[in-house]
Amino acid sequence: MDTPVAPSRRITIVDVAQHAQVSTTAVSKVLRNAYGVSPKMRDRVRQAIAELGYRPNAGARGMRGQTYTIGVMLPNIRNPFFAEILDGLTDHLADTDYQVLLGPGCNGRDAEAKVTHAMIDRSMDGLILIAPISTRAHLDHVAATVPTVVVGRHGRSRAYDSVADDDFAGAALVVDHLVELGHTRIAHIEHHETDRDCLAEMPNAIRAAGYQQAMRAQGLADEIDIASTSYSQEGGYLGTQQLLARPVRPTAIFAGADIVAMGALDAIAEAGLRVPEDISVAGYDNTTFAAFRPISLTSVDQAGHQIGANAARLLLDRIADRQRPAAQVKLSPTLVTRRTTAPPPTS
Amino acid sequence: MDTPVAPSRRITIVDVAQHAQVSTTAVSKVLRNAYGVSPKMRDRVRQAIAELGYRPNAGARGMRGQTYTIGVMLPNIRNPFFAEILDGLTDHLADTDYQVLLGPGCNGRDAEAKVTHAMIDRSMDGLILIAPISTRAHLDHVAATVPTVVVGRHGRSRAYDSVADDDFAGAALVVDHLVELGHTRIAHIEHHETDRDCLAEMPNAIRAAGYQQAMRAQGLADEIDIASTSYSQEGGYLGTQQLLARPVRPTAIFAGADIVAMGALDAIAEAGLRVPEDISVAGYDNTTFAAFRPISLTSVDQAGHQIGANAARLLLDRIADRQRPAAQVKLSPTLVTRRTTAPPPTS
DNA sequence: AACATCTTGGAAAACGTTGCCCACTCACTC
DNA sequence: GAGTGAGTGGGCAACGTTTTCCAAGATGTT
Repeated sequence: MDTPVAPSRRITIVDVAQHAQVSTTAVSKVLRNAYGVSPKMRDRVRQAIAELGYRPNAGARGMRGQTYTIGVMLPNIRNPFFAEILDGLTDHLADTDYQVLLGPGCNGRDAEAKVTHAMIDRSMDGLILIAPISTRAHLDHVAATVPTVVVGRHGRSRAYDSVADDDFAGAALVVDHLVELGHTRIAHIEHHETDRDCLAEMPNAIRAAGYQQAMRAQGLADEIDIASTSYSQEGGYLGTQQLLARPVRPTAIFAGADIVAMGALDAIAEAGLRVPEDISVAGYDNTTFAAFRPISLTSVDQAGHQIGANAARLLLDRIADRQRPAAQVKLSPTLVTRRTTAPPPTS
Repeated sequence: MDTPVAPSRRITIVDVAQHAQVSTTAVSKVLRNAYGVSPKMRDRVRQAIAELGYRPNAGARGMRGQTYTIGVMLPNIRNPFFAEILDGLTDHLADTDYQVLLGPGCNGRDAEAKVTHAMIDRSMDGLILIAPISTRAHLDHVAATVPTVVVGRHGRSRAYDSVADDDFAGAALVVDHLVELGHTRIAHIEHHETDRDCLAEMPNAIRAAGYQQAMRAQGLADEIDIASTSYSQEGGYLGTQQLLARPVRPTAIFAGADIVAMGALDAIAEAGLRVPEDISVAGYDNTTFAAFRPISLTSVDQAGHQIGANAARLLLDRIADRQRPAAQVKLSPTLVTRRTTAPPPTS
């Protein structure tokens, strides 16, 4: 499969040209499927490439043309939902010449800026930014430099395409499900975003807004009860402690993310209550562990695979035509009901 | 923070040289902290760089020197254990000029070859391969081309450094723990590796061997019972079904990986048995979800963070000196006991 | 005072690829 | 038979760095 010993000098396009008795220009054209190559020439060059095991140097290509590299920025590699998106991405890009490279865990704006810059420095042909928390100014700047698709963040931009799930509708799915089971005291744990700049664009804010709107639509405006912590296990734990300390305890908790629900389950167990007999819990993201039998968490499933596929498609389109007007794709979530939600206690 | 509108042309080293009234050579020297630059010159160039917001083009750098990029290949982005390693890596590399880029989910040898080649094509300065399943020949070939560290795979190579956890000892930790609780009928679910080429180097094989050795050491050679499936939820489910169908049921199951334990819990629940009252279950990897309260899985913790940090250190050393003899680092796992293991039923 | 050595800075040639442009060969058309 | 246009192939100059020299001045050594 591979030559046993690595050649001391890497094969270049010049070697291929010599071996095939043609110009480097011709080889380059074949490599890029460019216009102006006869079938005979193409075959000859292809054979020389195969015989020598030639592989183009991406850095050198990038200096004049493309690097055939797409950078993906993930905020948190631990969230399996992002893996889902990534699968959609890579599946869609598998048949192309593009190679996907991931920027590692970017928590915070500085880290995001570092990674986006690093990708631009490496002449990547396109960027996919998943749930970025950077300022709009930074995103617009990035998108002005390189074709960019932003995933999981609401708000339109003229500079970049975006793909997002309808978090507003997703929140309503949870509220409606709980109401249908008979709940009225439905509380929500949100991620408290301090930055007002991009507040309105973040999924957590949309989920909280969707929760409130859905409660009002159900005639439960007075029951709206939000604990503001963070999308983390600890945030869920603390938020739930707050909610359980209310004079009138909620009978259901809608956690803004599955990991938050994990913290909620902790706090509920510590308080000596049972799920779902005493209190129902729902999450968001339908992460892998939500399906594990001991957890069996009711959760909102975002079509991660489709999100990724759409992002890839938009990015390829934009690489092909940078002037194309920006597109926004919004996908619909679905509710997966499991064993953490049930009718409220009758008492 | 950033210029609001992206400049039409990117700032190059020539711009910096002109602005600072020096040669491009001088700028290059400052960039690389190379020898032969007076403090005055350095300050002047640094200021010009800051004023213009210059960032070096990595592709161009790579053509002559380094790209300051380290590629990490992860087999499966969903396994939180790998995220742990990654954290150790990035923490250790945070203070350096190197940027980490991840190759996305590589399942299978072809995918691994594709990613490693892509990284080499991009002139990366070093590679970290996590739990690769490629042939030794391929690994040696890669390592001959670019500094490489292999993580989570046993077996020495002269071509690359390696970091691994002592899976043999980890398996013994589980067996000894279960024996201490009073178990004797301790079964194991392993990942069945068909490829004999790298069989002996893979962690799953070492764990299975460690299990057998520990059982013998405990005088339980006759109780050795292995279900050969795969390291997946389904593998755990099927393997457990096999084990539960035995004439004499095991009282404890040692799953070779946490995800396998999840499948085991499924099958056990379906069989109407309780954990840990009727049967104990232990996993391996101490993944994030193992700690979630409803799961509370006893598991073997590999010091992922330290593994990553060691890999980064070895790689930097090797980049600095490619002739250095290859090193092997072996770390010790620890057992985290939770609520899925308990004394066997007294009946 | 002559010579060797170190320090500092720059000119120019790589590195491997692509884009631009030109030249040549064939049909085909008027 | 000259002109036209499409189809092919190649020469050469980028692209943005680093590296390898070399020169000039400063400093030290006999």
